[in-house]
This record gives sequence, structure tokens and C-alpha cells, in this order.
Amino acid sequence: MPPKRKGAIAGFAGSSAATASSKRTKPAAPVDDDSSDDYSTDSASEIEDLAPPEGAVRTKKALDKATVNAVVNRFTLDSPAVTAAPAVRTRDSVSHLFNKHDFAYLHMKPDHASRPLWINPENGIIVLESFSPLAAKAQDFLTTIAEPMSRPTFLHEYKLTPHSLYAAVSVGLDPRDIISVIDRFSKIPVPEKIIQFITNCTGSYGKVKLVLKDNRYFVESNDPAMLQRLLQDPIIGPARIQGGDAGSGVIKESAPKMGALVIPGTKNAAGTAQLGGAAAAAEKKAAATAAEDVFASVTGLGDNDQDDEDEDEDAVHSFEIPSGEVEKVQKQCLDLGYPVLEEYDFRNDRKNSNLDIDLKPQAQIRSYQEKSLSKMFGNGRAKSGIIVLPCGAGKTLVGITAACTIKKSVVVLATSSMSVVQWRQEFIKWSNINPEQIAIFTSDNKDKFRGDAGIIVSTYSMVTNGRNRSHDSKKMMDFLQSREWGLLILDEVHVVPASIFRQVVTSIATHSKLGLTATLLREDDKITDLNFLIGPKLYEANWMELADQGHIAKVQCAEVWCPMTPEFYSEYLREPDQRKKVLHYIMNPRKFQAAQFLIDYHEKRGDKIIVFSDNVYALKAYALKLQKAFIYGETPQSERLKILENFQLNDKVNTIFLSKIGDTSLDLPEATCLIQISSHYGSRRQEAQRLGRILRAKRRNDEGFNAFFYSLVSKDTQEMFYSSKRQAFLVDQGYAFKVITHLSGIENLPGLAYSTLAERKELLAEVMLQNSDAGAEEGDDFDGAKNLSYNANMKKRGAKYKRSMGRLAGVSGGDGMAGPLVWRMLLDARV
DNA sequence: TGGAAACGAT
DNA sequence: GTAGTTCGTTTCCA
Repeated sequence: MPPKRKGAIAGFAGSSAATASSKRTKPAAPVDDDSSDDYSTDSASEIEDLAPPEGAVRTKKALDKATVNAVVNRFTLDSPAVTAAPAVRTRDSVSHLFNKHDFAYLHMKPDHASRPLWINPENGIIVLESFSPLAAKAQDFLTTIAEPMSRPTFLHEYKLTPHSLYAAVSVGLDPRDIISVIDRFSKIPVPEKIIQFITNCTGSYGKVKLVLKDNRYFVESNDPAMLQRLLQDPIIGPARIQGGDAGSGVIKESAPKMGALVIPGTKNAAGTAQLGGAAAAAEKKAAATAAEDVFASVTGLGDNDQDDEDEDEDAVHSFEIPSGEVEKVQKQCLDLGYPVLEEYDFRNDRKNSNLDIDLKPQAQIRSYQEKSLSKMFGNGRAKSGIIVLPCGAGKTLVGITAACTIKKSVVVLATSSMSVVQWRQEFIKWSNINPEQIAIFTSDNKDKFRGDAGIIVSTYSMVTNGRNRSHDSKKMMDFLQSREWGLLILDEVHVVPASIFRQVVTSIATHSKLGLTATLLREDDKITDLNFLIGPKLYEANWMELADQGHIAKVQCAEVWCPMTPEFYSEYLREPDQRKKVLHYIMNPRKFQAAQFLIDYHEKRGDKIIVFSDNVYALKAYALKLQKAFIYGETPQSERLKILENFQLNDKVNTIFLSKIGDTSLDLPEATCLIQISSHYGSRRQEAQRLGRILRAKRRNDEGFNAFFYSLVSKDTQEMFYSSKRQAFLVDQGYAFKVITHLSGIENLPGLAYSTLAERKELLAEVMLQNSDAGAEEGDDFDGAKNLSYNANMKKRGAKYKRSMGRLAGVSGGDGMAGPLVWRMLLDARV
């Protein structure tokens, strides 16, 4: 997978450190070696230079990867060496690393050193040298046509996928131009296979459209043969509604004309919008969206207006499908290679009344927000899709701006009732919407908005609730489903693929959908469903870039390795029950000491600290021992508020402990330091979300960082494995996790807990008592038989997975697609 | 206000 | 191909 090597090995806050990457077991994903074509002649001494610091754990895989990347960096930074490299590979100490990913046969262009891209001819993976002077331009282009996979310091990795190419065509790029731009940036001529791939993927895009008319869905195409093909499909055919007037016939219409458009808040914002026709020229300019600008700047091409003319002549053919079948049909079309295009020509929608909404003048859109919106409104119509921005980067404002552009009724869905209230407040803060026209639909508020058009903010569970509804709720749902909406904004869109929540997409009739999230990640394989549930990913911001530009905080991430004390470790090893092992490594006294030390250290520096513990027992134990406030699920609302208020305003309260309640569902005051003592398996999303809690912090700036993120891990336990899994997403975003093996000065901390054996034994006894309590409860349970079979299952699994360990271990760290089961298997295999 | 039920993520 | 656990959320109802 990605080049995991992230920057120099450096000290951290006065403690001995090594980069986490040096011990990561990353898989031999096919990507690894792509960019490594011609440097096999490198000498063995290079490898020795990279030997890990004394004491760091390092697997062979990791060594290989670090070596490869180092060699890449070496060569690409040092162009004379590249030029000197013979085209024919010689047998040496590193040749074997490349295996079948040896691309030495490819001919590099004479001036390859000044070009920033490598392309893998086999799988469409593109590696960008981010230190190239052309990198910024290349990056803009690549984010449009390819999927970002990993963006650490020196080498960024992108992948050409059908979805990314669909998205590229949908913002108006032409396949020939895509190929010619890649060719311009590439060190090697674009491989034939890649050209084929791009042509194939883009050729079928846009031929099939899904259109909502009068609350009915139609599949449309200019090409009758295409519709015939779809109707013959065993899944799509039967879904068709037969006999309806519009359903059976051919509807002739002229395609809507492409129009210029100003996204409110961008550049001259509300100003030009009000000038009307006078500012037509300026409008035209603004409509040449960021994507086109980038494109034009590298190609000299850019104006594709001619294409519209022939469209106008074409008749549009269509058939109707029921709303319940929309998801199925969309998925099937995608599988057939004819992705369904969903666009909303909102400016020519005369049927649905307009909503009076504009951005307030003080709402200034940042460049990346503008860029993401230009992907959505690239051709004057609203495209359905997903925008990915890190926490704190202003996702809400993007959604509001989209609403202000479309100016039709909007539904906003969020995960919790708290964020529903926030969405409404933000709408009122950033736009001139009449507060009476924006209504909240939750369990304790079911008012409608005033007038013909308006905004409704609700939760996913409110809309999907299948059980009996209260009377008001039913009335409100009828209202929601009885009308057409211009835009559906889906906050935290990564939750939508869940079996119940995905219903929202079809149960609300909307012309366009905008999904927003910071972490387009799930630990199951359902995230790709969003491609047909919502639409393509329109934009994904680069976290590091935003941090460099000062839009989000710069965070120093560290993993603190806490050795197990002997008495805890032997109990940990002795304990057969997986679930009970957990408490041993979370309650590890050395981990507690590390937490105590770090809290002390950062409180003295004036930081506000949040400590996360997913495990409630540990949460309470730590917080009580350290005499800090804590919040978890059972904490009553009033107390939550009291604690948060104190945390924000009281100089004496600088540390709070939170359960996973803090991941999403609390509105946290600004913190500058985050310590994680226990977490939920290998959830990459949780890790990213927690980090997001300090991304707003920009107040402090010490050693170049605004905030600190520590993850406390008990050494030589399962936790190490989960921890590396969890970090994968952030590492791909370019974050470097420093490994701290020793916190200097910890021995001298006055009042250090558990420094005597007696204290540690007492703690151990408590932990074991807690565990046996949990066990007793289970025993009392009538479901004893179920438990038995579960345990028996686990045993069987253990045996099975041991056999396949070698192969699976290769998959573990890296392609990010390994499901939870695979991790469990690995755990069983390793322990 | 509190409990029950259902659901989500792992 | 599937269940496993725990803690969180939401809803509605008494």
C-alpha cells in the first residue's frame, strides 16, 4: 500500500522516540513497489542507513517497505543518479523486493526528472512526487480524476477507479484531455492499458440519467438502444412501471442548456448575484469552475460548450420506475458499467417554489470549500455526490452554501438531535433564512415551516423509524414524503449504508443529494454503496494541506508504548477469555502512570486535556483515582453541561474524561491535548473523529504544533495490533505517529500512582474481581447455552485461522479493506 | 422522568 | 457466509 515512511526520525518532547512506521507491519499490497522501477541498482549500504533504532520492533515487511521508499526518495531527489541508472536491472540485494512489480522495462521520458508522476500500468495506481514544483497542479488534477489513497510527506498515492473517472467526466472533463494531462505529468508514456481503462470507463458515463418529475422517478437516455439494453436486464426490466402514459412512451424534450452560475459566497459573492445581467461577464468567469481552471491551465483547452449543441437535438427517451426500486436499479446500472447520472437543473425548475435564502455577506467561503462546491455545481446544475472535509473545516457552511445556490426546499439529516439543533443555528447564523422557514423534526419538536418552501432538519432515526409513530410524527412524515425537495443534505454520510438508514435515500423524493463527512470510512465493506446511494465522491480535502494553510490545527501524534508490569502481564497471558484480557491491558499500571504524567505535564503548560476511554470501568477508575470529572452515557444531561462548562471556563478544571460519548455526540469546548487510554477495536473512524476534536485548536503554537494527540498502548498485547489498525487512516492523511517508549522524568513525578508492588497487586485484584463479576453475571444468565456455543465457535475459529495465518498476516495492515473478521482472525493467530 | 425497544459500530 | 459484545444513540410511552 502507501509509502508509510513519514519524515525523519526525531525526538519528541524530550523523550526517546522512533517513528511508528518503523515497526508497522504493513502488507505487501500490490501498490508498494510501483514507483520503484529503476532503482534496483541501489547499494546495500542504503539499507543499512535505514536500520531501525535500537530496540524498535521491526518486521521484515516493514523493513522492505521502508527500504523501498527510502530508495525511491533517494533517487527521485537525486536526478543524476536516476539518469545514470542503467535500464537493465542487475542482480543485487534489493532486486528480489520488486518481484512481479518490477517495471524496469518501462521507458522513461528523457526529461522524466522534471515530471512528477509514476503510473503503474497494471492497476492504475498513480504515485505523485509531492516535492515536485509541479506537484500542486498535478494534485488538483489528480483529486479530480482519481481516488486519493495515501498522502504522506513525500509521495502521494492515487488510484484511477471507475468511480473516480465517472466523477471526473461529470465535472466536465473529456477522456482525451484526461489522458493528455496525465501524459504531460508522467515520467513514462501513459500505458496502453491505462488509456483503454480511461476510455472504457468514461465512454459510458452520462448515458443514463435518473430524473425526478412530479414525485415519480424516470430512467432517461438519449439513446433508445441503451434503454432497451437496460430493460432486458433481469433486475432492471421487471422494475419498470408498465403502461403509464409517460412510462411507456417516448418523451421528447430538449436537453437543458448549460448556464453560468455564481456560487454565493465565492469571490464576489452576494455582490455579483444582485447586479443581475450587468455582471454577466463576471458570472461567466466564475462559472468556469475551479476544475476547469485547473484543467485549462495545464491543457490550454477548457471550453467544452460546443458539446451542448448536439445534445439539444436529441430526443430523450425514458421509462418509469417506482421509488422503492431506485436503489436496486441504480446499483445494477453501476454494475453494468452505466452509472446513473443524477443532476438537478434547479434554475429551470418552475414547478417547485423558490426558497428565499442567501448567504450573509460575512460568510466567506474558503478556497477548498469553493473548490468542493464547484465540483457539485460544475456545469450549472446540481450534481449529487459526497464532499469530504476534515472536522472543523466547515462542512456545515458547504452544505448551507449549496442550499443557498439551489434555493429550493431542503431536508437536512443528522445523526443526533444535538447536531440537528446546531444545523438550524448555523443556517440562521450564515444565511438570511427566515427562522420560521427552518423547522426541526425530532422526538420533541414536530413543527412545520411557514410558506411554500422551507428547510427541515431531522435525524436519520426519525425518518427511518419503522415502529409505530406518534400522531404528530406520522403527520410530519406524510408531509416529508408528499412533496419534492430540491436538496437533501446528509450529514455524517458514512452512516447511510447502514441497513436501516439507507432507506432515507429512497423514502424522500429529492432532486439532488449532498453527503458530507470527515471520514468516509466504515469497517465493513458498505462504504462503496454510497456510489449508488448518493453519488460519486466529488471532493476530498487533504488534511495536511489544510493544516499547512492554517485552516485546521497542526497536531503532533504520538503512540506511547507502556510495558506491562510483570504481575499484570502474567495474568493477561493466563486469562483465556478474550474479553477479560482487555481490562488487563487497559488497567496496566504503567499506562496509568503514563496518563498521570502526561496530564500533569500538559496541565502545567496550560493545555486543556480530554482523556478518552472507551471502556467505562477504566474511565471511572482512572478519573476517580486522578480526581477528574468524567462523562459517559449515564451521566445526566444537566451534569454533562455543568462539567463541560467548567472545563471551558474554570481554570481549575483542565482535564475531563470521556467515554465514546465524546466521539460524536458532545459539543466540546476547545481542547489542545488529547490522551487515549482505551478505544474500540480497530476503528479508524473513531481515531480520526477523536483527532478531529482538537483540529479547531489554533491558539497555541509550540514547536510548530497547535495540539497533541497521545495514544497509550500496552506493549506486547492485542492493543498494539488494534492501535496500528486504527492509525491507518490518519497515516494515509499524512500524519506521522511518533513512538514514545519512555517518558523522561516520569520516575520523578511526585505522587506517581502504583509505584509499589503492593499497590499494583491491589489494583490487579480489583481488575480480576471486576472480571469475575462480569463472568458471574453471564453464568446466571439463562442463555448459558448460547455462551457455550460462542466459546466453542471461537475455539474452532482459532484453530482454523492459525493455519492461514501467513497469508492473512500479509493482508492485515494495509489495503484498509480487511474486515473486522480478518482482524479477529489475526489476533487469534498472533496470540 | 425513566424505562423499553430498536438500531449502529465494532 | 455469520454471530459475537458493549456502549452509545434514537424513538415512543407510562
